[in-house]
Amino acid sequence: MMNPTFKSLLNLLKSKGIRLSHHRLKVLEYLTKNFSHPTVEQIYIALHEESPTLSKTTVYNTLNLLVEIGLVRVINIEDNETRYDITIKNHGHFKCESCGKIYDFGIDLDSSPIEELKSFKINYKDVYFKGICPSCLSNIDKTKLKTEE
Amino acid sequence: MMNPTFKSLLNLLKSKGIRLSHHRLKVLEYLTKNFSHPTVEQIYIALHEESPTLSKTTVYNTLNLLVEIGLVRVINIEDNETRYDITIKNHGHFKCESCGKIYDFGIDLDSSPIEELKSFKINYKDVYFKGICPSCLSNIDKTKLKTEE
DNA sequence: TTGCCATATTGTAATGATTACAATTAAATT
DNA sequence: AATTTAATTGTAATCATTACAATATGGCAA
Repeated sequence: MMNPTFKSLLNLLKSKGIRLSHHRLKVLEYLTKNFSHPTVEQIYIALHEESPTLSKTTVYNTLNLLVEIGLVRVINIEDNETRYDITIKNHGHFKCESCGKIYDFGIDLDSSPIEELKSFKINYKDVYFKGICPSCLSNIDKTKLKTEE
Repeated sequence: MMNPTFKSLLNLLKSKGIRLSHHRLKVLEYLTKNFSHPTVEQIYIALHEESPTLSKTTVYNTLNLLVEIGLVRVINIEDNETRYDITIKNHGHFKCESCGKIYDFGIDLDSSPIEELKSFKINYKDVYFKGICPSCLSNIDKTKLKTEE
């Protein structure tokens, strides 16, 4: 039931000389199966059930490692809520201010480079939007029809 | 020596029924004069010198208030480092991974709306880039010429 | 397969940013 | 100037994250 990208991820880890420990594989596997931009807490709770010896520190350590080698990106769209995302392709993040869910959307920031930054070395790009998602919009509209200008 | 936008900000506060207290004015004035995307700590330290009775809680309260009414935006480009920005115009943020400085750059996300999000209500947009700024680049290049792929 | 060594993991304690809250003070209106 | 309402203060609580030393484990060599 392995995600096709999972193997290639393992190879990348090996090539970097990173030990494929049980917990690391679990965290990585979780990220390849859950595109829900989970928090450390969510990952920890989910994996702790099947691997009761897993500590939260290890989740932090593993995620930090994966971010360092570029396999995982950090989503800091909101305070006190660091989220993680294994997707690599060009996309932005929309956070619903009502239900809290984070949606991916495609956006290409590379096609028209920013003139102002031509002498900057850009290693990382992200786009964050906030607002109300369609599902919450339909709920709100039916009751109040209030606009939050 | 008042910044031209300062008065209009005050009017906006009044129109919202927000009391123009001494500390609030100080924080607002600081933000209109310092476009350096300061942290709470930086604002507190700077203002505490001239207003020793200012508490850090008040800085937090004031900033949260200004964010709520839309006068200030939060920059969460990095963990543990919430920054504040009074600029309203369309722009993104570049953070130098070497010196830590945050640069503004112009970017227009409104001219080509994201098709995927047409049924979303978008209240807020931001673009975060990370990398190395020209000043740090020239320092690094002279010594190592190493590329961080 | 077994043993060894380097590294990963654990768990607790420390840190640091942010918030809660009750007492005090100040702003604005009469 | 008095009054009322809201802002401010300062301490303590909370929460996410990290530091660190002790322990356990992965992967290589024999």
